[in-house]
Amino acid sequence: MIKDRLFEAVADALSNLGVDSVPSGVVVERPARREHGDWSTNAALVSAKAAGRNPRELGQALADYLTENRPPHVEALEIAGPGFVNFRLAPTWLHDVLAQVLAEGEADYGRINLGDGLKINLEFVSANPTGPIHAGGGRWGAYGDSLARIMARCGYQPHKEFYVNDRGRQTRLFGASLIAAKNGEPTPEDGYRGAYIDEWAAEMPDDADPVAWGIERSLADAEEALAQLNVTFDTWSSEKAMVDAGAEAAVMDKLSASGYVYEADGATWLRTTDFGDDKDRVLVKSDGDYTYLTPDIAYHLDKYNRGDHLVDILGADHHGYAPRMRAALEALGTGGDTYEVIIGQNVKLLRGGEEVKMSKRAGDLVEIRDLVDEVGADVARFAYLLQSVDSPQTLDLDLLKTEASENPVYYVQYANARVHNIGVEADKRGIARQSLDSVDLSLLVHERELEVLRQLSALSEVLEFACNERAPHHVSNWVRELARAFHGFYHDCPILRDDVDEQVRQARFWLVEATRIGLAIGLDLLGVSAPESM
RNA sequence: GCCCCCGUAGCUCAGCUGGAUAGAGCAAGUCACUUCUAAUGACUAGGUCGCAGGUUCGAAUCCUGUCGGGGGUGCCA
Repeated sequence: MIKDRLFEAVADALSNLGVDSVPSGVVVERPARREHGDWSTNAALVSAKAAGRNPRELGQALADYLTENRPPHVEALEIAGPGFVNFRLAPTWLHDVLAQVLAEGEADYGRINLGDGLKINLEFVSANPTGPIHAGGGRWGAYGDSLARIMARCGYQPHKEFYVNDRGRQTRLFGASLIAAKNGEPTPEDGYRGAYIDEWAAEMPDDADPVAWGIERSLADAEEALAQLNVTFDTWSSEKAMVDAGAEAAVMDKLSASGYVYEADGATWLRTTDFGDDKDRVLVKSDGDYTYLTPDIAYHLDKYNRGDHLVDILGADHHGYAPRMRAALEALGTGGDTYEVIIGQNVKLLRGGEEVKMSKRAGDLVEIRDLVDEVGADVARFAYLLQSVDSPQTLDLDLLKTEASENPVYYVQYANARVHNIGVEADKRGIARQSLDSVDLSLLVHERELEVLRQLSALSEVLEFACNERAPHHVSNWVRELARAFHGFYHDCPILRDDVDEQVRQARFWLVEATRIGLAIGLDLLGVSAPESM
């Protein structure tokens, strides 16, 4: 990649100027403003102190050296601002990018090897199987699934997992609520209400075990609703199956052996405060039952059988959970850097300008299914992935629905539709496309053409950042930028018109094909479809 | 009380591992279809980056304090 070549050249220049080891903060990056060139480096600013020189003076020396020993494609160098060295490149560097996109294609372009095959276990959604998944849970579904896709393209082996809490008090309450509804009796105290309880109770056979049947019904509903959003899991892990196999006693043995377990007030505690938790946690209640924490610890140990590195994606309402699980894993001699918790902020839904309060037990919720039915899977998924999970998200249902034509996802999909229409129209007019080796890509010099290529050139950097930062929204933004560049190109650079030079037309065909590849990759990472016509 | 997240344009949000003149979409205004889909493009307007200090050659970005919003703080899960 050009960026690496430039970095090597900068490092070489620095060593020739007496800076032996390149300081860690030195980077080659794309300037925020195009006027500042194609690439720039802060090398002079960062190295100035160590070199005992003034940044601008060092920058000038750097620019002079690099002008003498010019890296490939570099046309001009200049020093600017406090001491940035800016590189201006010939368009040929972008023609190389185009050739690379076309050679590597949808399967491989932008692929990088950050992970080296490291197995990452991603757990997300994991909503209790006591009812439909609400629209808030859809955010974790879209996020976790896209993060897995991004990780896979960055050389990791992600494994997507849904933990099913199919035993315990909540499931019993849920079963009792179903049977009560079926028999026309009042909902038990702390039970579940809502239209879905009545509907499901009506479906339930007379001889069914309400708890088991209800869990099955919930899971089938969750799987189907998530699949509508294009979210799937590799493993659905049953807490009940794990506990039935004796996981609680087994993990208690390990915890006891760790030396961090003690008895107090008739209960058995884990000294999680030794690992930064703000209070110790109960493992076995004074009535002899295990708390939820004990099987959860067992489950996390089990996940290490399917991953070298664990990621839990939790809503902000569960953020207090992270320190105790981290502490428990460390007490067992694991966890540490291999246990990662991502806290996502919650989703708020607006309808008619009013916030829709969501509570599963009160039966007052907007299901994922409702959201998908109302606005469509692509709109919903793209909306979820448009912003950072660190930010609370407000989804205005009316806006997503009634202003659908203004929705960003259509902007991107429309670009893809235009791409395909060019092919369709070319066929209609009998305009043949020539093979790549007989086409001169260097004819692509229009600013609009170069801008498309610049966007394409950024994919692997965007992917690396999105993966390391666990931030799929950077991919959403990239795909919008690519679509924007393409729309601009489409507007200003005709292809099929009679007055277009045949050689230029052929080069443009390949630029369109590269755009198709870029859009396909980006939309696939987001789990959004790429329609060929709209 | 303590802990976590957020506060950037009228609205929804990027930017936050310190860098050059703080960006995008929507909404508002102007312009461009005899042309490969105008679900598009070009342009205008819109900002004390909540507030106050501090560190730095340089702060939306880091630190401290403070105000506002959300979430958490069970021998519930």
